[in-house]
Amino acid sequence: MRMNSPAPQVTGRGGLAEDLHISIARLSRRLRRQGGGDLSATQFAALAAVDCNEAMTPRELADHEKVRPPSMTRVVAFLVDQDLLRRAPHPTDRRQVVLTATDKGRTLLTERRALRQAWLSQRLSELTPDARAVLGRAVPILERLSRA
Amino acid sequence: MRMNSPAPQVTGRGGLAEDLHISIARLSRRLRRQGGGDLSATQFAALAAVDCNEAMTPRELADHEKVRPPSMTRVVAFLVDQDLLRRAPHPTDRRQVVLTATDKGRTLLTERRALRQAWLSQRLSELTPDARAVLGRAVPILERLSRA
DNA sequence: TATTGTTATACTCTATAACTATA
DNA sequence: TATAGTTATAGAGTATAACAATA
Repeated sequence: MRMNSPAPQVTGRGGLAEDLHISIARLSRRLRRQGGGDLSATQFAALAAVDCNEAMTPRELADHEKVRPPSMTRVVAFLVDQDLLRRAPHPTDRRQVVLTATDKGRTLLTERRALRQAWLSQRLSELTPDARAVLGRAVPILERLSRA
Repeated sequence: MRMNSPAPQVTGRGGLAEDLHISIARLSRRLRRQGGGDLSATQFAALAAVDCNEAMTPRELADHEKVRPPSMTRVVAFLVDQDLLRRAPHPTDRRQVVLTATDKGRTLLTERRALRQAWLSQRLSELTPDARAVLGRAVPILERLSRA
């Protein structure tokens, strides 16, 4: 245990992969704890993805958000139940379902963006412009890692 | 739905906070799916933190990894049960417990580091040196955000 | 046969509340 | 009173397996 010593650090012993892995996991837990709004992280991300892409199928959403189809079924079911997403038949493939955001969904997305990100936005504003720039450059790299 | 169009992007509509939040959550899910070894993300991080700091109490571990004390109790109980961590009485405060890594814990940590990070290490090696440098600079910033 | 989506079910992780022991 | 740690319990999120419908 540390007695009056500085905050413990995990990083520095592992390589970049371990440091990044642990940092991502910990920040993810921290963000989850913060909560924000009435949508979970995956629910919010799914709604945002559908809105951003105009329309997506459940399978595309599952692949995009890195969850399995049955998990996304639950997320979508919730969003449809809340009248935030709408189901429509696929124009050419009757197995598929086309999801679009409802007006209510788009409105909620707009309203909750600030609220949901309040904690993180505040923390980011306390960083130096240089640090924010680093994170801005890191985001697309993180996206690419998720996609791999 | 996208028909033969490029991969959908979430980023670009929200600000840095939203983009970062969603990217972190998604990569966290992706990393969890990858698995790697027989320790969960929190179990591995806890063991690494104790090893790195020589000794920590459960409360310090909980604060450090951003989980509540009862959650860390379970993590620690598992690690002690697996003979990876050892409990010892605190020298001056009999309420507290001092955790140290066992030889088995340190050995496992060394052995599993490469295995556990194999997927991410491979992905990182496919990035440009510049991209890796960005992530290297981002890690301590992410740590700082977690700590806030 | 392969794929989309769903249902049924179970597991993992984390949380809150309440308790004990110690400070 | 306050804090460290635990126990009991519950919730959220995600997974696998099996199924129906369609390609």
